[in-house]
Amino acid sequence: MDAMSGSGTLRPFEQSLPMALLRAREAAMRRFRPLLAEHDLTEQQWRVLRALTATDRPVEPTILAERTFLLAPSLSRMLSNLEGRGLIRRSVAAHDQRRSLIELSPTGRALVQAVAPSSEATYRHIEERFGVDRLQHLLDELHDLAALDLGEPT
Amino acid sequence: MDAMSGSGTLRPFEQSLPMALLRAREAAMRRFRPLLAEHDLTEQQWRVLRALTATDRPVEPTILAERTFLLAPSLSRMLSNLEGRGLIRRSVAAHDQRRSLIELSPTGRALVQAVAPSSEATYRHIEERFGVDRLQHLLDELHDLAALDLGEPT
DNA sequence: TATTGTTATACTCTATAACTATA
DNA sequence: TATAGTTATAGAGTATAACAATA
Repeated sequence: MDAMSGSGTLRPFEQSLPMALLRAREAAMRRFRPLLAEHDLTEQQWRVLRALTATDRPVEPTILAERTFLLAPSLSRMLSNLEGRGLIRRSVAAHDQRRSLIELSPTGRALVQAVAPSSEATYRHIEERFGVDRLQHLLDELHDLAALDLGEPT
Repeated sequence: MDAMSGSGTLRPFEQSLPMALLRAREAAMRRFRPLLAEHDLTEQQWRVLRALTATDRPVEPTILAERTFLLAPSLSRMLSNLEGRGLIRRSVAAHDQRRSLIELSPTGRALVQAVAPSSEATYRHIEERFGVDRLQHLLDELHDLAALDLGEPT
């Protein structure tokens, strides 16, 4: 019973799917993080701005939390921060006073646009070295994998 | 210049590689996290134990930090914690008194083995629904992507 | 002098529970 | 009563700098 195979056939570290996903993500983000830091944005804050860019309709916090994989309390504080910095706007839904609606402000949109070229440069870099079709196929596979309902936690 | 295409051709949120990687990782981890919590382990602590399982030789903290994508100060505090719980052992390298050597204790190894079956169950679940060959190909592609030197942060 | 690892500090995010206000 | 969102609280990780011990 050695270290490599003794743990009830636990896969080798190199073959771990979560680690492979994390490693690939780190490789893709390494260049990008310093740029976010220059704009005083955390990775999570960027995800929120990025999610808001994806739609031209205001989004409710609950939906935003799902799309960005953030917990509601984390998002709530982040929205206060982003609103204080003038990057987003909040309004109250007309049909239900409990619901908020979040959207990018022009300043927020400008910030995303300022950061976007560097993001695109990284993509071009990946596409050149990895291949456009190969990257597209990888994205499709990742999408399919995530769509598998692996079941709720027991 | 609308919200979808106005940001200097920023890719749609759905096509974002870091988001796709995060989404897939969340899908794979969702089942697993509660099990870690039952054993009072964070995701990062699990990565450390998991990395130590992958080798039967003691590992220096610097190497461990690289492999687990943790910063040295974070790892340093975690190692104190894990040592206090009797899950790892530390020793000093004979040839260089500055260097530490970290390895799993028998208790730590037993803990990994206790958690492993659930990890394997998730893999079997994925393999059944996604396909063994398809999963292997995905892992290979992720490995190649991470190996691309996308350059140091500017 | 350079390197390994730890400690100090401030901030952010995670996670759960409790609370407010609407419905 | 149930739901949307916020606030409270405790803990862990991120990030940078400063430090001790060793090389």
